[in-house]
Amino acid sequence: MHDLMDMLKALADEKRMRILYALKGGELCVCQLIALLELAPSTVSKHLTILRSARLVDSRKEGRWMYYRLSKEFRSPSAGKVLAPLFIDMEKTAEIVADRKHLKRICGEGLDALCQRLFCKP
Amino acid sequence: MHDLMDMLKALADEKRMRILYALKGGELCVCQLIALLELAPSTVSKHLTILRSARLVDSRKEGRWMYYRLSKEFRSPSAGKVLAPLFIDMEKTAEIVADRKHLKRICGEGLDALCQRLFCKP
DNA sequence: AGTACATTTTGCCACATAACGAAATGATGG
DNA sequence: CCATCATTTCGTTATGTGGCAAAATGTACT
Repeated sequence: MHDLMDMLKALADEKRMRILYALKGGELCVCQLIALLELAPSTVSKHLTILRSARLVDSRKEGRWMYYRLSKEFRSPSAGKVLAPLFIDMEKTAEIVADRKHLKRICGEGLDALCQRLFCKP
Repeated sequence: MHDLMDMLKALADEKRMRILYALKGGELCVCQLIALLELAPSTVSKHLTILRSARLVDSRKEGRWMYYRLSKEFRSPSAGKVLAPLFIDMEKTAEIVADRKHLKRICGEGLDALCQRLFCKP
């Protein structure tokens, strides 16, 4: 029950649900998620830690960047069955429609350019 | 998105998930849920209010007692699809196994006897 | 080796929430 | 109409959580 509650608590936050939905389209770098959510890097990192300890996402380090993706092997075998209908509900919402558009712009930009813009170097 | 988050926040509490699972077997009176969870009446009532405003349960008043049941028409059409795999995960957990046994005893007892026992009248 | 820099950890603050007891509510039955 | 009694609402308290800034970490590139 404890593991299940960890998953449900991880899902009970709008920012984390938006992260999961964004990752549905494939893995993303932390800085891309920072740009998407428009939150402080430390805040996004904390959300990702919560999602990872709920076994909802996996991570991979490549060079300077850290990539996150939806976990294929969720802690519970039915987590995929839980997420699928949630994603369907989210599809139509204003927030997710805006996120999809926003993410398209973010992914068009290179990671170097994105990071320079994010961390405001003159 | 707001409605969806209301549902997910309602699910992100162990006591509320135990209530939902208990209601899977059919409607129950508030005092039966109080006996099951062993919490103060006001606490259980608050949980039920949260579940109802997330449209996960419906209620019905009959005489002195208030009955709650799982809502057939959830706010989101996919809520049933979300709950089903969660219930499967819960089946095996120690908490739910104990609850099932506990609930069987509670339902064996009449409502009048249960309430007398609960509210400790000499 | 040392610098740059993306990410994480830590410390802190504001706010949400679960719990209880006490008071209010509202229906039942004398 | 009054008393009873199951349930809810209110007020309070302790704990949990999301947010940021600043410091720590660790990797890559001179």
